[in-house]
Amino acid sequence: MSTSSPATIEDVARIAQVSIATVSRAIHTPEKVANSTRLKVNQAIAITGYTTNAMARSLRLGRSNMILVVAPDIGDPNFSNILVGLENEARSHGYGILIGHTQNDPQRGLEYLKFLNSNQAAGLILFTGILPFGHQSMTARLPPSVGVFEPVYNGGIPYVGVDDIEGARKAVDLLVAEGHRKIAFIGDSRTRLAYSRRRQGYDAGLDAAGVPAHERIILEGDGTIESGRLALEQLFMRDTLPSAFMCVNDQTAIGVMIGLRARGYDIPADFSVTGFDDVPQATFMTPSLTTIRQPRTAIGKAAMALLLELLSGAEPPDDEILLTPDLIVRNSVSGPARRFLKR
Amino acid sequence: MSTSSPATIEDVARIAQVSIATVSRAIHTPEKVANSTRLKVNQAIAITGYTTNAMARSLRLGRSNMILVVAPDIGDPNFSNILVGLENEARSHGYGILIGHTQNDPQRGLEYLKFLNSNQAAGLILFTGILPFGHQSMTARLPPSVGVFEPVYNGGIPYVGVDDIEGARKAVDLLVAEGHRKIAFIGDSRTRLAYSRRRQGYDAGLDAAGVPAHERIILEGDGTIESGRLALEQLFMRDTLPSAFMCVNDQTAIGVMIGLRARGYDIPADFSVTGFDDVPQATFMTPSLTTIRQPRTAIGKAAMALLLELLSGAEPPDDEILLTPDLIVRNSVSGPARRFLKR
DNA sequence: ATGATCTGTGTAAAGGTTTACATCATCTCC
DNA sequence: GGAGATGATGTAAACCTTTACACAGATCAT
Repeated sequence: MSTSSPATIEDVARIAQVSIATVSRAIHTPEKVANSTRLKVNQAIAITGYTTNAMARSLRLGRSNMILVVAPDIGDPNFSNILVGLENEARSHGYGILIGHTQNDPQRGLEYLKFLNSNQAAGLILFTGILPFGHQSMTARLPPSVGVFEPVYNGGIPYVGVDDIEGARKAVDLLVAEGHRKIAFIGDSRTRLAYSRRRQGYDAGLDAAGVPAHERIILEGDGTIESGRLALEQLFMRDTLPSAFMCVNDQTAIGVMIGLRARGYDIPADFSVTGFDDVPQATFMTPSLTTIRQPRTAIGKAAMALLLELLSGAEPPDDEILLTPDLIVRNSVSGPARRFLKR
Repeated sequence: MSTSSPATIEDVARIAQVSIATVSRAIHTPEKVANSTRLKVNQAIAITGYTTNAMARSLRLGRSNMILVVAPDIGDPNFSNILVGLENEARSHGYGILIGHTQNDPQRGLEYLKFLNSNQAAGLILFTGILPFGHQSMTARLPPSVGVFEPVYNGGIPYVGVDDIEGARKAVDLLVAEGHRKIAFIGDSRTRLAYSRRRQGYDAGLDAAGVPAHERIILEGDGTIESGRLALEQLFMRDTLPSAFMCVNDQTAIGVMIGLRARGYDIPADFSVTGFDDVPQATFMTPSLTTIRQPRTAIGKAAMALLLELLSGAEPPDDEILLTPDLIVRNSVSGPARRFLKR
């Protein structure tokens, strides 16, 4: 209507011929306002095109309607779908999403801590496996927070994610069912909780299959493509080859597959490979990658739902919230190559 | 320090024994404050751990330090890297990023319009090819805005992206140089500016190569994998096959490649394929996809830089800001199959 | 010595909301 | 009919900043 500055609650009050308090009540607690008055107010709102000034509201309430989402790398193929779940859930409750990526630099994390301190975000979603605020992490007064996708190592922060142990177990079980016994685990890590849990699933599966611990092949890795390729090279140097590679995530699996192909091997005829996550690329690899699917959107939705509960005063849950991962069978797994059957 | 509510400017003033006005000035216009005073204030800030309350600041200034980024689909493989560029540039200027995804639903777009009206964002980055606010788009009073990745169809909004014509031209030129003359363009669209420009590049390239207009094969498409596969099926029905497919983007190219492989053809021996964008998958396809790379991070950075200029009062540029796309040669292109040489 | 200029600081208003408290009219019950 | 409860609305304070304006003291030119 007017070309000048946006309508305030006072404009509405004037047109509806009531006080600003009544307008505010008509909006937030309509049951406390007479029907006739509410009608007038609503008309006035329609006429003016009034929208509550979020800044003023947040200032008065001492709490914003923004949620800060911090990830080490926005480009992580796992991130975007989780973000979709987070965003949908937040928006449908009137919250907005603020994003930050730290690139694993504690200095950058600190800048986002400032965001929190200056009241710009009411809650925090952590995509990172650790608190990203450097040495101030401990003393920092954090708002209600929820970790997602990867449990937070150092913070006693509620976590929503997939059951890593169960997921890994499904992958080993498939390999075992196909006849594999020499299964390498690529991407072990003591500092990344998600990874060490996947390792647990691996061990549990091989325990059940009766494969003794000394026959297991474990290689470290940080979950990058490069780490997969490197681990493979180490194995070829040592000359202790498995018949199957169970990789801690899809990136690692991609690295392993690239390495195997570079050496002229066929997957799955010569070696089987499994991943974890089911990133978009997994479908398009040749062969397509058998992996464990993270229900990413659902994780995001559940995490945000939990955070919103915390914001409205609920107690943090005692346990982690673990969703069930599905085994996605594609073409990178078959029975072991003949030379492994001989033994 | 204190476990209670965060320090305000008044706490700082009390400790430094000055007025709150002086504290504010010491922070924002230090040159207007005596050295000795500034020192006291800085100490007091250190003691209290004071951070400016962004809400109060924005309210007073009538302008927030948030930029709203709206995309139809956060999961778009092109999006995340652009976001990295946007975020880095914004953060280094004290701005934060608010994100919204509309899933092409004008209703959802409207909800973000409310965000803008309520002063929560000072500026707008549009990842969409059109204004996402439905029929209110025209009357809406938008804050300074910049379109990115795809020119905005209906809004006179400054645009930062890649030179689509030049990029497409590089792709055709490669195909022509390899000896192709029958080159199909898959993914034409009159409503998507980026696509029609790529078509222009295609036409320009074939003009230069002396391929008459009636020998060109043009198929519509909306840029999804499915659209690529569908277009391919149409061609096989018509039985007017080209020797090469120049696809409007990588997704389309992936669709075409899937279709060709399903029919048992070899790429590039039987058909060459090019894409556009260089999404992460492009590397991992078999064969890997020859395509045009979008400098995504650079685009994001440039777009945000422009937006920040607009926010500080600069005039919108007369022209679009176009970055140069690079041709990325991989393995999906070779000379035409023999049967095409015969004619 | 007088007035003008400059420097540094304080006072107070404004920005738009929400909400405790006060007020007033109406209704209920004896 | 009057006391008290109930319901609807208004008044004003508070949230925390920034900044125009006022003021005081020092410096300078005459």
